[in-house]
Amino acid sequence: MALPREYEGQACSIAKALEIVGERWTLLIVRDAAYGVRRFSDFVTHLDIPRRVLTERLKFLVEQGILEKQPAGGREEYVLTGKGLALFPVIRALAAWGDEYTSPSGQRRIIRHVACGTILERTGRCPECDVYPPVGDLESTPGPG
Amino acid sequence: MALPREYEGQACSIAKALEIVGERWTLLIVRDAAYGVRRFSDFVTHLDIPRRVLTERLKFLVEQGILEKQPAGGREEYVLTGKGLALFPVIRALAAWGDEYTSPSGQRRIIRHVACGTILERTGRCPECDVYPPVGDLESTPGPG
DNA sequence: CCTTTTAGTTCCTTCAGTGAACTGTCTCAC
DNA sequence: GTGAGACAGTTCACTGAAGGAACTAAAAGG
Repeated sequence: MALPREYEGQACSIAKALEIVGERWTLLIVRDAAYGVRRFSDFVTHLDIPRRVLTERLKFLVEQGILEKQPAGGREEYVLTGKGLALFPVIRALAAWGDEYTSPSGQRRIIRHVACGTILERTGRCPECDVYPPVGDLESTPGPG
Repeated sequence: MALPREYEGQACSIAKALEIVGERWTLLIVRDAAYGVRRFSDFVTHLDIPRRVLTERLKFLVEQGILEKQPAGGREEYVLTGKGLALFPVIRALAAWGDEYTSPSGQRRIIRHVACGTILERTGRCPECDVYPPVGDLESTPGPG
């Protein structure tokens, strides 16, 4: 990348979003963070990502306000901010598409609305409550795929 | 990439989806295709993408069944398949996030449901008709951002 | 203290992206 | 027909990012 991370630089929110989360590994780091991974070494083992790349990505995500470094019992941990949590619909849309078109046996993970226990639609809506629950109200379990 | 396009290779639909559409430029090509761009040279000028990379991506997307090469008045054109159109929620989610967090002045593009003229929610729902209209029923105009 | 874990660095190699120039093919006016 | 452009790629030399393994510094824990 001669112009790192820049696609067109101008008036497109999709391009702008991709400049920030479009790099290799980035969305997988956010996904792991959304599922509770917080420490450097855990990201390394879960993702099997080169440590050098992880260092870069974490640094960048912190700079962008998607992750936050929080002191946690001595060592620091990486925690998603609101801006980071707001990426969950993107991840859910990718998962839905991946389920639909790359998995031979249906959804790989089932996401429930904790409040009512109902399985969400692929769009993220809870058909029982007719709302789009925030990430904190969701529970994810392995599906048939 | 020693193992090209492979993240973990296993049981994660997000990783699987990203193996296919997670590479640089790919989602922007799909976005352009969704907005009607069909010819090689048009992608080049719209995206300012290196021709070599565009060739690779188009070839890969056709292999994956996301784009289709269609003869159109002599020359061939690249058209989204159903699998490709199904990526629109991903693009919409990215755009929504980009609008929210990278644009100083609100939504950059406004998407309407052609049938009723109503502006869609950021989730893609038409509040008037209470449906998630397919891409073909949408109309996109520049917003304030 | 001394050992182990954790969080990064450093180094080297390989591969992918970039940009410009080049080639072959199709189209259309004349 | 045929010559001028447009169009769709290909080729090439260069740069920068990713990958993998070994190394280092600091903190945790006994």
